Amino acid sequence: MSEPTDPHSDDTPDVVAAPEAAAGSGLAAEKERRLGLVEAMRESGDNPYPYRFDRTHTLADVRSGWGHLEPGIETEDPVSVAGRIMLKRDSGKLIFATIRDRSGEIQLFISKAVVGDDEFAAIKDLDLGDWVGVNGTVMTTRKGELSVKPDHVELLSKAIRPMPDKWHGLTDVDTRFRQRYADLIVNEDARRNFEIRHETVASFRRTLAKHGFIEVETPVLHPEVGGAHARPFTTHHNTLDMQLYLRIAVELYLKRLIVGGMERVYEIARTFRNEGVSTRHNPEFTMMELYQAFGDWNDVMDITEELITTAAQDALGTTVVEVRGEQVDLADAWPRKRMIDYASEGTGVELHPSMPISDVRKVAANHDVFVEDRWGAGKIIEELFEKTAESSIIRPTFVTGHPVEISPLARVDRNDPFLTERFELFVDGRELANGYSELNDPVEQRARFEDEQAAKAAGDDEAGSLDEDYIRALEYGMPPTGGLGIGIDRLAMLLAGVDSIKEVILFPTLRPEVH
RNA sequence: GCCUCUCUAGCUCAAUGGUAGAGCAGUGGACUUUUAAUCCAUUGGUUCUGGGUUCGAGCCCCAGGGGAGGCACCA
Repeated sequence: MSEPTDPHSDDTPDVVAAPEAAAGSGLAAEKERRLGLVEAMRESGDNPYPYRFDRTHTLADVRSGWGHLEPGIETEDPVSVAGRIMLKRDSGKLIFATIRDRSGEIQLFISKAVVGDDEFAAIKDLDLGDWVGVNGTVMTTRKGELSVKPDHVELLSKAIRPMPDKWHGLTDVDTRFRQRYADLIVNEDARRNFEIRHETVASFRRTLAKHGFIEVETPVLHPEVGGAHARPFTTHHNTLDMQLYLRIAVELYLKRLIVGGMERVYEIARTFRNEGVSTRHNPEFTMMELYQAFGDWNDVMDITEELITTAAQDALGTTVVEVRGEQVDLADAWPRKRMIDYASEGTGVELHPSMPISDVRKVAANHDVFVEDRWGAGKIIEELFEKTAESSIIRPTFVTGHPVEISPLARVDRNDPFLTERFELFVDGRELANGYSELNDPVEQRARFEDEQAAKAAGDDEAGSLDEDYIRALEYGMPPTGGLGIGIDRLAMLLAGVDSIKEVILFPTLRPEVH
């Protein structure tokens, strides 16, 4: 409702378009024409936006029920179907229309003799993009096309705006992401990508339930930043007058639940990181994190393989995916290899976080790896791994044994005090998952946090804060625990075979549209 | 933040610095078994925005905006 004080309400030359302005067929004229049809329906007592429709069959139901019909058969089997008009072929006293619902498409065989002159005229006025409900019988045409022959076609919702090109669809990537609704209407690939994403998440939930994991929800608004190494979004609560951060991870909350005795928990968590946008990064993304009491990193690597392989089978019907042109069977065992071994091979120098920092710096300098003064040997080795090896890991591989310095929440390797029992899963050069034997010693955890605070004081603005409540929780005793995080978006990219994270996020972060 | 590319009708795309076009969609007409239906006719433009060069700019130059890719950032 526009108020009388609305500055635009006095001069409204373009609000009520003059009939002359509706001439032609630009967008404005097209909308005007369709609105005219809406108005005409209302004047004749028909609702162009009725409240509901009784559907007896989805279009897939019709296909599975009658798909075997020979050409040229007319049944008397009644069906009520509904969908959006995607194509229309008008051939005089017959109209062929293709409608689509979520399950598929089917042709309407609309005969003037069957529906009558008045309704046939109304059907002629339907536009591509309109939603219709149809009561009719199932038949096949002479050429064998399975069709519904309507007794009655009812407009369920009038489309005022024309659909994108019926053949070429929508290719402009900007419009595809901004107007995802239009993308989904016309682009089969877009619908498929989100179906794969859905199947992946649904599969995860089934696998996790099978293993006795409980799904939980923990806060999105965090008073402290922790659980990962990233810059947060900051926000403010008015009545509490406190600064809050959108979560960068859910790790510290889920482990509190392990302390509480919940034993096996997971969360499919929208997570936020205040970082650049790229084909692999969206500021908000989804991680599945799980924690399993009495387990360690080996248990967690096993469940990682099971989750992802099962998800591929469920979403694609196969465990074989194509990565950079190579057929990769996810069901093959995934190799495990230490980060320091990758870095050593990549540089030709035997590297270990125990070696003198000056030696590691020399290797870094030889490989053009930038080094901050505050970095220790462990951090530099990680940089060397990323520089020399990361992008060449095509097949799913667990990179293991991250240095303690870069893993403040992971437990020290039982065989090497400089490394942790940690792994990251890499596929196609991308990190897909991260997990470890969880550090549960409150005294050591405090010391690790304090080291991190030192890094923060030295200028690392991605370091977390010292979470006293988390330490308090550990002081009550956390059982030995294995933890895991899987990037759902990146996994969906892998399974869908797309190169941009925006293809698997319905509404990716974009700058606001300018008009 | 930096570099490269890109932006023309609702959609998909053309247009040597010289009158902005086509297909689809739309409109009018023909057609009772079409399949992106076909056939005839036809409407539709702030060429992203603002400057500049030029007799003349969709095209060349500058600035700005959106997007994409790459780099940087990114456990």
